[in-house]
Amino acid sequence: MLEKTFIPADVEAPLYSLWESAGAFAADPESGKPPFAVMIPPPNVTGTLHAGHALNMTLQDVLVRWRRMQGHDVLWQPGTDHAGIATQLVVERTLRSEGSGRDQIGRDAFIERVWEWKQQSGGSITHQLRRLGSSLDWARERFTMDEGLSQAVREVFVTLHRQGLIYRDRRLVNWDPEFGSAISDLEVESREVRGHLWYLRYPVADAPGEFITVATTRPETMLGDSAVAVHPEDARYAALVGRQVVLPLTGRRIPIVADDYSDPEKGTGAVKITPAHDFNDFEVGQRHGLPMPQILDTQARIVLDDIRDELQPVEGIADPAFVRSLAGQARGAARGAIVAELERLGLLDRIEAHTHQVPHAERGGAVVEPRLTTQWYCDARHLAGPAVAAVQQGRMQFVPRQWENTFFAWMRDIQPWCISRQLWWGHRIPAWYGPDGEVFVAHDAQAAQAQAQAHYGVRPGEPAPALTQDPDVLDTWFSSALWPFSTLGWPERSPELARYYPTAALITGFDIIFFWVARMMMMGLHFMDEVPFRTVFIHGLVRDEQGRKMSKSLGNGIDPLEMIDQYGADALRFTVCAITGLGRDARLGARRVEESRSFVTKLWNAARFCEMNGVRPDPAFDPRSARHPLSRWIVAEAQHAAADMNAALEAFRYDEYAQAGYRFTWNRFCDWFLEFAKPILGSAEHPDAAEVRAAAAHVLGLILRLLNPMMPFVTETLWAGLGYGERGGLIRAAWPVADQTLHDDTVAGEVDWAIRFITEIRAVRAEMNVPPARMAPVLLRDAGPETVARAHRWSEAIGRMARVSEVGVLEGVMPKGAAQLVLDEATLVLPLHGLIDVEVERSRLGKEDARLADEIGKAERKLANPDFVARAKPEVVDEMRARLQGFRSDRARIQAALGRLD
RNA sequence: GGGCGCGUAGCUCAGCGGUAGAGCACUGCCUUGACAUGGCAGGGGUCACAGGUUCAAUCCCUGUCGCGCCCA
Repeated sequence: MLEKTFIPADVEAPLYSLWESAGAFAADPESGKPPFAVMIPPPNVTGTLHAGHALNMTLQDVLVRWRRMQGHDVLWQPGTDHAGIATQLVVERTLRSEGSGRDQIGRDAFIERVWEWKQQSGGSITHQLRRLGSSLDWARERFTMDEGLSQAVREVFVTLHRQGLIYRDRRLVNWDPEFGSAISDLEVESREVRGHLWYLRYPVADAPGEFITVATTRPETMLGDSAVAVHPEDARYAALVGRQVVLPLTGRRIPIVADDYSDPEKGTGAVKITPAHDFNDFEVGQRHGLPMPQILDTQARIVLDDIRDELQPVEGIADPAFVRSLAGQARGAARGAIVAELERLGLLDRIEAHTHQVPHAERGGAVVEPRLTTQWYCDARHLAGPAVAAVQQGRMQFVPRQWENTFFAWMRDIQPWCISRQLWWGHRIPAWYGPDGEVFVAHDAQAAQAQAQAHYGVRPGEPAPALTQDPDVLDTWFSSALWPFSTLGWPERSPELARYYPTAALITGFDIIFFWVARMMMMGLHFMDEVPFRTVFIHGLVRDEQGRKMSKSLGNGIDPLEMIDQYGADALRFTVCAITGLGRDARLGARRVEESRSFVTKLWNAARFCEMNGVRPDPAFDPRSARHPLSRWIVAEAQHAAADMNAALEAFRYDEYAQAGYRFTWNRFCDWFLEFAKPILGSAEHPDAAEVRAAAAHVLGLILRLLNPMMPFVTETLWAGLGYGERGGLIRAAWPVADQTLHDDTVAGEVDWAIRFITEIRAVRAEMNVPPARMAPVLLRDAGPETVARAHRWSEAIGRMARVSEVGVLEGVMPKGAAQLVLDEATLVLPLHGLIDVEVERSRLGKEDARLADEIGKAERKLANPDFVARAKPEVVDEMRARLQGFRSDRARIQAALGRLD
């Protein structure tokens, strides 16, 4: 017997273990089934499950469970990524709390500590994914720092280097002074900051009393200025181009150059150029061959190495002692000191309030400092070409399609990808340097050594050249980019690789189209010669109930685990599906999840009702040979639902899938079928009882299977509880294939008629305020023989569900004080003398009459339009004629009913 | 500045050439033996605005206004 209430917490964990231990999640490359692979977007190993994961993972799980039931050999690849910066920070924090630090313990010990941390507390998210019900193939779990995946990383690095697609370059990079590392331009976000515009007077060299005023948002960088730029067509400064200014404080002479970059409209039209600390200035510097002195160190403190030798005392303009005093100061403090000194010297023209965009590190939030450094770069432009072509040719498809524009736009304008990071945790760059700085890129130290010996012409017996490995590691996304094939064993030509690559689908959020999707496309096409996935489904962001982004600072985040504890995983999963339409963000709130729980409860209670009424799965039941109209009807309705739900999933319309399941279960199966069937199901000797019970069981079984991908726990529990199959076996059951031939117009028409009959009578009674306890007869007037026959066939249901004492045919005179309603050709008369107010009834019928008159008018006007009749599709014209006729006859009956009122 | 998306019932959203829908909320009635986490019924919409195309526009096109996101 099923419990009175479904308690998710009691079944979820045991069921999950059962599935897992039975191998239900395991891919089976040996099976003859068609493969269907989905790669998890690997969560950070430091991460914990948030609402975004809940959405993303649920959508994947629904997809793979559905495909699995359809008979595919599903591989849903689990794993985590090593999250370089995030993980390093976690461990560094621990070290700090121990009064230690990474520099104290050294690199090797530090890495060991990270692995220890990973062993103990890393990857807790994988356990949280289990709580959600995610049917990942855990035996194949991978980590981006695994030996196999690391080998893939080295292989890719070495190969791309050999092909000239990975190289070292000295250029400006986004530098995070807090982490002391380069970061990707994708990891930088502009934030609007209310700052100032400082107007600095630079004295023109050899022209006492003459100045050029430059406006800057960053006065402290002036120590590194190597020019002043003005627009070539700016008449104000034409005479100054080619001359020099004496850079205040340093006394250095720098040129005034003409460059389009300078905007005559902005500030004074003259800008200072600091090539080593600004991306635009860097380009100006390159164009004019300017020196690029660096004046900020890795922690954004003033450093004088590049300018110390050029410091020149100039009376009233430059004092080297002052500049030397700045060494080691943080950029903020240096700014204050420099501005004060310039003011003292009378070189500060004015200060204006100014709002501008300042680059910040997405992670950590530090103000990003552009720095001139040597880093490793990947030639993304070269790799982007095939990726763009693949999407253009439809070999990979975005759903919704419009995301391909985002993809193309970024790919068209792609910049060299800085792949080195000044961290310890990550894939160490497989490059070694000889004593003279010569670079040897190889799979390992030995191979590098061999290269070095060949290069230096070392003969056997001679001492080997001392090599030092590059201290840097690779961007975490570098290894993530290989995920679709590195997890399958590449560079080994494993059977898995052959079978599951390219994968079927990738499900992810738009925020990582650049970070991840694009890079997987590039690497996949380059190394596998084929796209990594056929379809990329892009879902929206999870927002709170008010549509705000969920954030820690707002504290408006929904904790999925809390939702699961409170309402069950099925309720959360149903909610996620219901709110996932195409191309829209999803609003998630506890209220929504609570509502979904009602649906779980409804299903549970319906199943329990079935069980109590002897509904048992009957393998002998053949829906084709069902005879009773109720059986035939619900079986056919179930086929429509199955078709709709399947089509919705094919189109990634999770919302439609959820809605169709909800509608069929609640508004068809429960509200009508079970209600109609109650007396039959409750009876031991009813002649159709066996068949209707079997039909009920058949349809309930379909419901369980159709809902299983979305609500696996409750459906599995019912599946076993009601005897459909063994515990935990629903996950392997066959997905229902809709059989539209089971539809029967006659049966559908008849049940539809009964539903309308009952609904109409209910509505009139409610409107007339007839107490439910008061039963009343219904008399048919002008009814055709088939209607009379139907009324008799359905009299029991009509009586019970519409509070009708008896259904008869009106003979003789019209009863006084009766309510009337029109249903097809018949008029239903409800003699409720004394219970209804004739005037209320008159007004009710009058309103109906007016409504019909309105509809008739509209239809007549359309049909009177010769253009409509001539140009509209014939079936539309026919339909309009039929509607008009229907309205007219309904109205005639309503008017007749009005005439009978007194 | 460029691109994408969105303005439909009080709220959240579906629909997208021919009858405007759902869930929730709201109102009234109902403790009927599956379910009050329930049942029955009801009210509520110039489909942002203005033009255009069409026999016909919430739907297609153009523009305007408002909102959001991405890129610069």
